Amino acid sequence: MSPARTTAGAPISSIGRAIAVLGCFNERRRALTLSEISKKSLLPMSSTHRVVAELVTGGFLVRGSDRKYRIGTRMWSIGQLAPVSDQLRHRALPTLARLYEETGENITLAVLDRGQALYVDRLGGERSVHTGARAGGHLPLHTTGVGKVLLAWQTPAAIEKYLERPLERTTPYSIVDPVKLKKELDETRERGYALTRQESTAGNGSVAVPILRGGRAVAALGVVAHLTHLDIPRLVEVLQAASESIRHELENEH
Amino acid sequence: MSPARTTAGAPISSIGRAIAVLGCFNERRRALTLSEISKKSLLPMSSTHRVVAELVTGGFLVRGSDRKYRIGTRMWSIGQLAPVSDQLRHRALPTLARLYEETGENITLAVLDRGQALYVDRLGGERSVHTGARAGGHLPLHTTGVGKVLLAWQTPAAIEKYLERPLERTTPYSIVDPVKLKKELDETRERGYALTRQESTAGNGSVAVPILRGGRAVAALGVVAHLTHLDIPRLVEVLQAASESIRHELENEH
DNA sequence: AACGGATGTTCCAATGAGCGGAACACTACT
DNA sequence: AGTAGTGTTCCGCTCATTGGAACATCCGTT
Repeated sequence: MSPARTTAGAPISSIGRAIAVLGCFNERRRALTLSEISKKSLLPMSSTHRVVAELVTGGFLVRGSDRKYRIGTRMWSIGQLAPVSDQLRHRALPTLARLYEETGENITLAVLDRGQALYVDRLGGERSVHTGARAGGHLPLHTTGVGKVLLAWQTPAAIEKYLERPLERTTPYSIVDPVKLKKELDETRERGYALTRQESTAGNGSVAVPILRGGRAVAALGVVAHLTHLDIPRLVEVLQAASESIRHELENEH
Repeated sequence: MSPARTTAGAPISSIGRAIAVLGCFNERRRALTLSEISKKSLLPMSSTHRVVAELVTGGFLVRGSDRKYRIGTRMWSIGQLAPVSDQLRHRALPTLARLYEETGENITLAVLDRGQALYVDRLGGERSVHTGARAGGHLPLHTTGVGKVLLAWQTPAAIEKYLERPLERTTPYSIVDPVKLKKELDETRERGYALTRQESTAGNGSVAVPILRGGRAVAALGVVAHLTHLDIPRLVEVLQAASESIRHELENEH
């Protein structure tokens, strides 16, 4: 009896367990009870209880009056030091703000992270359409404007590698045929911007441009709007100006 | 010899050690070598090496080509789920953007966190003055506009408690006399907004207003500008409209 | 108010994850 | 090439950690 770590699937190391517990939280489950964390992390209740208690002490988790645990402020605060926030988001934010004011639509900034589009920030009010994107969240490359940009400016080998895996069909309009997608990426590169039409969320389309440094797309900047508002020529124009502005901010670092 | 945990000051538990390692990173030291982490966390080199390796595996730290460690994207990403970001920042952001466009000055949004002002976001371009504030960072309550607001709308007991401790003099103009500060807070409440004049950074002043819910200041919203640009009546007007807008967004949650 | 199911907390003998000093390896500078 | 600084690996030993079980609390229903 004890203390062999016998629970199948759960990490063995203490730090690995803490990371697994923190990984239980996501966009759809922001608040979790102890039992829920135990189930998701595959840790026994008492082990979960102990790990969670330490994370609460350290400020990485917080427990509300509803007895549910949420990500704590300290974790957010330290997380702000990550280069994706500290270097990119912070410098891009004034430009994102301007772009939001100019268009009144959803503004998204994303980077490539483990083969997906990681949203660095998203600016939109209640009037703006729902895009499925949130700061810190991931979406597939092939169904989103920013994702297509990030993919198009990859090396041919990286693109081939992405196309090898089955492409998720997010909506009936998602491009999941590798041949069609490859053609789409070629066109994206040729045009200098990406387009989507209901490929990620129904009714919506997007325009996105790369933020280029040294020939690479270090990030992608996009506008998501309902198709009825998608003024492509105008959005391309303002996006490219904004992209240039952000690139300039990023280069003035040293 | 080994493995007694003999290092004075270092946590004993593994998770506590991981948290201590992550706590070594701050605004002034965003990138650290292994040796630096070891020194700051008071952990022996080999222990540090092991903890850091696990955090890198879990995506909480990343190591660059300069051999230095930085906070990893995954930590940022999970951190975005914290209510301070997910509930407050995200909803306030469009209004912050508008305010930034209207004023062209530094916009700050802060909450009370462990007796300090925690900056939830900050919007400013290169033209804007340097304020010492960054998203995720803390500044004293008594020297900042948002901090004074957060303090003024505390209970009298909480205010008294804050005044008991020696008040840090950030600049020669900082108010560090408890009697003067108390008077300042009374006036702040009476006026409905806070002012600073070079109390936090030289040359700059600020105007800040509370975001009230149920009679409490759940956050504070401020503009920081050089004193020559500090148009108080106009800033108060736009800040109070923005504060109302954010409050409205927060109440439309349920 | 009572009850029961769900959720959460505490305990403890046993054990293996983790310990840190030491040896070794790598890097950068002179 | 030498040296100092930084980083990595190893290993016998120990204590932080284990999870099942007992116990406690909470909450919804009757």
